[in-house]
Amino acid sequence: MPFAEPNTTRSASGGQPGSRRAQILAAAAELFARHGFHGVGINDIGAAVGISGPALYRHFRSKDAMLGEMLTSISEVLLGGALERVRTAEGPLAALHALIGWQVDFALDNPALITVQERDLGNLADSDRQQVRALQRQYVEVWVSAISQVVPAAGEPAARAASHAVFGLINSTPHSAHLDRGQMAELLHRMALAAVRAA
Amino acid sequence: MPFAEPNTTRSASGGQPGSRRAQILAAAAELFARHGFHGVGINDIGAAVGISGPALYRHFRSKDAMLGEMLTSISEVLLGGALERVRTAEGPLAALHALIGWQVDFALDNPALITVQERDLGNLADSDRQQVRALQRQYVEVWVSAISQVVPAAGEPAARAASHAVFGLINSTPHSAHLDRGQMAELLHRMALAAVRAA
DNA sequence: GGCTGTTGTTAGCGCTCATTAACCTGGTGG
DNA sequence: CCACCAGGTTAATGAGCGCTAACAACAGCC
Repeated sequence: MPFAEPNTTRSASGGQPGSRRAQILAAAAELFARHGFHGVGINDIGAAVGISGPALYRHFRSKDAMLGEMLTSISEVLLGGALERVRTAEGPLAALHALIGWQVDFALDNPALITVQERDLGNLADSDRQQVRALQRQYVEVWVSAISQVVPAAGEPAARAASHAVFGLINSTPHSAHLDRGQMAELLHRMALAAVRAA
Repeated sequence: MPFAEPNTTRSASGGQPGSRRAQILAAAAELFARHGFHGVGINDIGAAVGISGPALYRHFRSKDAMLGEMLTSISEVLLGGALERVRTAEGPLAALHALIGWQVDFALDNPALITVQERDLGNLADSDRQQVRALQRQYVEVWVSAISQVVPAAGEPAARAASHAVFGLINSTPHSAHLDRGQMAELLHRMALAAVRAA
């Protein structure tokens, strides 16, 4: 029996109420990213946080619910951050810069989540998938609007395609990462901006 | 019983010897792209080509073998095409243009294969994975060399990271495709070139 | 100090899946 | 014409999976 963290379960002294859930989701994200949703067993996830198998059902209704919560949470965070950055930016170009910086930071800090989001979206339960898709659509719209203001020459469909292309560029992070974080962020930022301007 | 093509099996009149294998691989690629390797059953693949379930074992040793052949084949085609284009290009800039065009065409013509390659590489049997990884490394080297000649200011590690980023940009095709093929190709080409130049 | 709710445990159920076995069929070459 | 074999069928097998059931331990509260 490998020792897990001393979890003082309740709202008492140490840990927040949902800390265990977060820990489980983080471990699951790592595993899903490496082997795919269907390639990871409930026992694998449990083992990764020091408990074994069915104990996870004390924290999540099902394996599908884990993926659902994981992906809706990402989508909400991404959209919220994007709206916030655009709101506080001064001018369209600054907004685009802020969006790129936000996506770059998120991708560099959460490579596993990025991988899972674009790999296992199709494995979501129907209602979760609808919700995630809706959030993603809104996120894309924020980008389309920002791009259209900086590069009005491109039509709206082109701006939409360009958004997806830039996501692909920035989200390539999990496949490379041979530079240190600072250099990587700067490189991706420059490339993304140049790509958008060429649209 | 839905009618499949009239297959004159042997090396006789109509079809080549391996036509059925190719047909199966194409169907499997489509399914793998949509649901992931572990999300597709042997019966699904069979049904997609009009035969049912275990008949596939007359053509492939195992389900893993299908994925293996699919991915090694892609990698070989990509590498071969890249070498050919670089060889016949006049000057470094022309070589880079040719590489970008090659990757763009391949991604637009084979979105399912692109998806499978970056999603299910981890589900390959060990020996197949080694082979595919080796081919991919060579492919990246071709790009690194081309980029380094056009943008010598970027170091080799940056050129490598830039390669992956450009792959991500171009391979974003399966997630968008709202423009027609010609416009999409041109847009991706422009964006990719601009991104590389900014590296 | 016993009660209770939270968070674990292990055993087992039912289902799906890849793979194999055993059998069928129709075109082709001798 | 007949034997063969490539290519197809359905049934069975064995492993692995998600999930539930039944039970244990331990914290905090009255």
